[in-house]
Amino acid sequence: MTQKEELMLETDTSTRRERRIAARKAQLLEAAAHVFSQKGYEKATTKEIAEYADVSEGTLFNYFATKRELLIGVAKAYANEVAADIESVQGESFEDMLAQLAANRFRRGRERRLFMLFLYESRLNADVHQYYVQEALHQIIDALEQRLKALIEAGVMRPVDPALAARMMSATTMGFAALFELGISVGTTSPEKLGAAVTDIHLNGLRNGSEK
Amino acid sequence: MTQKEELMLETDTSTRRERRIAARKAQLLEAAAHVFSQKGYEKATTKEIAEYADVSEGTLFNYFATKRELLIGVAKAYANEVAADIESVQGESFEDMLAQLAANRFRRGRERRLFMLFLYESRLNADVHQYYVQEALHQIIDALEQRLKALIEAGVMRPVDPALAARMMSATTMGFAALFELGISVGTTSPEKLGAAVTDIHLNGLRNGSEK
Amino acid sequence: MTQKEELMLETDTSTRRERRIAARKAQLLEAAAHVFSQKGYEKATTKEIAEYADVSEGTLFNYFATKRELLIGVAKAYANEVAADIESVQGESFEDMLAQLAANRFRRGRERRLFMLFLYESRLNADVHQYYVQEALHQIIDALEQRLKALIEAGVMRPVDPALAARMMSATTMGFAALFELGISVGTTSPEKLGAAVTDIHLNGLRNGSEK
Amino acid sequence: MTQKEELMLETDTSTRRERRIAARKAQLLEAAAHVFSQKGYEKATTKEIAEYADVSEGTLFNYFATKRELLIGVAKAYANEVAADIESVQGESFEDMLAQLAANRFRRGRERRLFMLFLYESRLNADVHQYYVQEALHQIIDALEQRLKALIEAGVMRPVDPALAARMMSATTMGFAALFELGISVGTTSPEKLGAAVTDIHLNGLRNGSEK
DNA sequence: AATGAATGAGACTTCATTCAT
DNA sequence: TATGAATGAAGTCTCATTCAT
Repeated sequence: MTQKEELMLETDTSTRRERRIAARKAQLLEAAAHVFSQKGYEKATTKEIAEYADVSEGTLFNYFATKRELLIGVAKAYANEVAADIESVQGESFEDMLAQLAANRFRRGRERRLFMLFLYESRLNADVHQYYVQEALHQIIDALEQRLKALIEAGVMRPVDPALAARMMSATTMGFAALFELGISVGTTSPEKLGAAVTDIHLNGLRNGSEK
Repeated sequence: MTQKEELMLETDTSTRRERRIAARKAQLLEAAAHVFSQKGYEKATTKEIAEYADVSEGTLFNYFATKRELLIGVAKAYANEVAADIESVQGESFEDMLAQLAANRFRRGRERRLFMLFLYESRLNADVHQYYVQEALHQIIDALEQRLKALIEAGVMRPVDPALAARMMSATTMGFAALFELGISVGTTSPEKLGAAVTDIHLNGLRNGSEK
Repeated sequence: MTQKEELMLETDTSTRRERRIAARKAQLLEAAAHVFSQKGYEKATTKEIAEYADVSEGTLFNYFATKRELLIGVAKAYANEVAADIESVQGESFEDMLAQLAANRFRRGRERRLFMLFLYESRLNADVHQYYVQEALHQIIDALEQRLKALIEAGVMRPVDPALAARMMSATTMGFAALFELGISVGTTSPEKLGAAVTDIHLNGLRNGSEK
Repeated sequence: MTQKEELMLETDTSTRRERRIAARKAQLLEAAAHVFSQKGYEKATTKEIAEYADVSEGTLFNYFATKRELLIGVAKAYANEVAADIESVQGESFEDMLAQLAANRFRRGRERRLFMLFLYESRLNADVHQYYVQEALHQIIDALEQRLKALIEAGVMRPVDPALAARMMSATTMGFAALFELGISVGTTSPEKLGAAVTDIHLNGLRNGSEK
């Protein structure tokens, strides 16, 4: 065997190994997200997560040193999703951007109830705060704030405080996530229709135009 | 001592005793709310709550049979606050009603961070769900929905789904509570100004009137 | 007031006081016997005993310094009952003595289930052992043993070991107490009939006389 | 590795694991029986049982979910012993059957003082009642009753109530167990001799034959 | 690399006993 | 003397984490 072949083999093996490790981690994060979502962080047990992932508890701790690292991993994955969502709506009109971002959140919220988890744990753990608040929430808020600021300056939107309005639009979405998790239904509306309806009210208000 | 005097004494003693018990319970609920708010329900320990209330752990359990009863007590107290809030805005115009309800929530949210606590635990405990979701949240939503419905029928508001709009307005308030708890400030605005600004956007929208 | 009158008053008061104290103690022992009988010593709480006696827990501890003293008091009362029983059968024939002692035990056993309590606690507490084993059980066994020894020497009874036979007769009575407490009924027979039947077997055996 | 080898290995491992688990459970039950026997159920602590079994307290709870399950396990093991005892005397004559059953109980009673434990706890726990009363005591009583009934009908035994006589013979054995546990010795007699002596009295009575 | 039994710190809860009123 | 609230030691049980196989 030449040195080159050895190197290739090594790289090859390394890569396969890394892929296997990544797959295991993903499988465990998936299980963790599921169980955290059902029970909350504290009541979820590593035993249950391992069982759901169909591995032993020992194996779980080979991939994540602590239970908290699982939570951080779940938060990180969520932040990545959000980043992708923001990326995907960059080209849209403001109205469509709002409607799609909201629809995305609503869809994710229905799939998995993680809002309260992140809310709860962000205050207790710096890493979760980093991923959920800094790398997800603030990205959305800042993106909205900038677009809004430009539209206000252009006279398209009313001269409200763009920071406040951006936070308000995010707050509404978060509040709906909370309502979902509390089992308070908002009809059987699809995420898309709901996103559009909410955006409509944010942009045009509830008051009848004739009164303005 | 006459029979009458005995009866009075008895009643008197009873009342004093009841007052003492009520005061102790309030003191313990106050401590529980504080610690739950800081740590979350699971991470809060009865030891810590007792210490904060400056009594022994044994005393705590003389007043509340389980840790969970403390949580239920805190939720009950919150539901009572909300009921009083709703009562107090019954006579106001819709706009003032919205602004004041929101301002009240914002004020409470700043005092004590219990939103995530109730959100989290409502899914795990029927009693908390009863007090937080049924006796607080739904009261607000239903009150808003009815007022809104009437205004839509009167042509004052646009013909949107009143159920959805009522939930949306509640969601926004809840979302702000979440933002507070995450430490995402919305300026140093007072609860009243914030309530007014949010109500303004809900009613009139962001879009400039000239575009309508 | 003369010295003599003072003394009388003192004595008088003392006596009344002593009577009141004795009555209170009896009332508490009665309650303790009841609750111990239902729950066993460990599971019985001083709270429950006090409630059953219709006094406060504090009062209970004014009359008995520890929970264990209540148990000792109950054992003492039992030993006194047994001593009276033995006294009352001294003049009877051996057969009647046996039958009546057994009947007395059966009657007491039905009234109150204390056998297992004494059995259990005699091993753990020297005072209970003193009253139950030394002052009750052994008195009966010794009385039986002596009568039996005389009857054997007189040729009325077979030449068995009188110590063993006396213990056996006591054992049978105790075993029936155990069966009562386990809810294993022995028909609806009266204590007297049961005592007579057991004594008959002890004296005459099960085997048919014609076989002897 | 062939599929067959894999299967064998699996079975092999499974079996070894099951054996290890069974051994641990037996070891813990042994420790529990010892400590319960010394202290009684309530005063026995899981800490002490674990220490006696030479494992940590956590390990104990890996094998028995609650302290009470340990008690149930001990009762179950006892019921099994009794069932084996009954089985082993089926072929004997009535006299030998009685003598051997009694001797077995006496032997077990000397080894371990569990009588009062079962007596005490049978009233408080349905499972213990099931194993001790239904599956042990009643089995013995019923076996005795039937044999006795047949012998009475055959004229070998006197026409006494067989239910009462069977209970009486069981009661005597139980009473001796109680005497053992109270430290009331019955001489240094061997279990066998004691069983024979007791049976002799039960069958032939104390009264001298010449008197009949 | 995978397993899962063992660990032990720490949680909630109970209850005999004390003591101020 | 009677009361019952306060105490805190001690018990059962949970579960994240370690480690020998």
